[in-house]
Amino acid sequence: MGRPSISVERRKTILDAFERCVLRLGLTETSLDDVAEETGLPRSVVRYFVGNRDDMVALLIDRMIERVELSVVERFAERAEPSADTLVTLLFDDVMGDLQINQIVAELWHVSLRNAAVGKRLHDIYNRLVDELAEKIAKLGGARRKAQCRMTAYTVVALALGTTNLSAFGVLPKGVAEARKAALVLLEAS
Amino acid sequence: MGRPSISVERRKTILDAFERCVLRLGLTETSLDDVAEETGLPRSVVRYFVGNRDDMVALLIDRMIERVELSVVERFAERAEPSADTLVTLLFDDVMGDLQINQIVAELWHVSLRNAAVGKRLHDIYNRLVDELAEKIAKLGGARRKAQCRMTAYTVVALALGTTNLSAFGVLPKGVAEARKAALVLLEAS
DNA sequence: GTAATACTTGTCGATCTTGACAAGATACTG
DNA sequence: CAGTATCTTGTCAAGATCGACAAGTATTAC
Repeated sequence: MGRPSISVERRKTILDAFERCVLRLGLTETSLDDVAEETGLPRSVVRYFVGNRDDMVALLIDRMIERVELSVVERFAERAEPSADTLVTLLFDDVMGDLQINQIVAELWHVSLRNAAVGKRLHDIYNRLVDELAEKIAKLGGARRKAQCRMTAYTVVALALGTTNLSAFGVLPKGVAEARKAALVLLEAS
Repeated sequence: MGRPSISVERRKTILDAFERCVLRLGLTETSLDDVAEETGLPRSVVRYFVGNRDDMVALLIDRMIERVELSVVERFAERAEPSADTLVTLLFDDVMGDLQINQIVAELWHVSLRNAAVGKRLHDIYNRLVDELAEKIAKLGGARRKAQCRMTAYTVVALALGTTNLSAFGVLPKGVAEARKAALVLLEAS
């Protein structure tokens, strides 16, 4: 056995730097040089540990998707039969509350419009989110059909997404209390 | 007077080609060469008529903003006191119904996250949309305060935006009937 | 025809970005 | 220490993109 590998930590360091660059510059606009400078390492080292640029992007996507998926699944698994109120908090605060993750997901979204592989993975996440939400909606009480729950879930996710986007963009005034109330109305009207 | 200028048509030709490239490649990913190839003209000609790349982007933005603004203002001006139902159609079909425009606006949105000038202009459009909508909501009847109308308008726009995004992304199933019903509910519950 | 304005073509160099690789340094095992 | 796997450094070449500009052509007014 030769020298002990530090590739795991190195990759983490590099991907962390990559994320910071993505937040600052955007995904397609960050070069290997940018990442290298952000880490303080020479570009050759970056290339050695994460491969070429496509490989690096793939690694970042893996990490982001894992993170988001974990967040979605865990949050929803924690509560067996949440109230409508709790569902709203779950969606607006826990899942969509992290500005940093949101921004990077937005970058991935943008990439996914012209990259089927990335698109499919993002697609899966949102479907997963809708599934989980629909399931909880079904347990809210009231006589709802499964299909109906799913449509309501779609709508509420769309509302949360639109609110988040407008908010990140700065169009929405501070706070999103109104959108939450609206989500509640939709949940109860379904 | 020397040779008659064809710069107006030329610019139109070039910007049309630019739009097609943006739809295909994304805004930050389209080069002057791409646009030139799309028009069939040499790059030098493109540069001669639209200036440098930043100038070209600025021209595109001008055109898009003008187009969207006109669409928003005109659609709303056409109807003095629309019903809630009409408002939903106005928002979902007329304003947000054009897939091509939506995609380019999405590109501008992406650019605007790191370009304050572009951001401000997009910002203005959305505020304009919210203003118009709020005004019409106030005329729906029922005792609403102005501030309340505005918040409802924000929420409905967020819903429409989220729905449009999810739809363009392919997460939403065909049609957005459910989101429209939801928008109606929100309008009437306000 | 001449001058003036507008357009067209082609080419150059600067910069950025990436991929590839050689050559060396490091740390562990036996 | 020898051997080996791992890491580090530096450099080169290829390609893309862009800005700049010189030199030429076209069309109009007078």
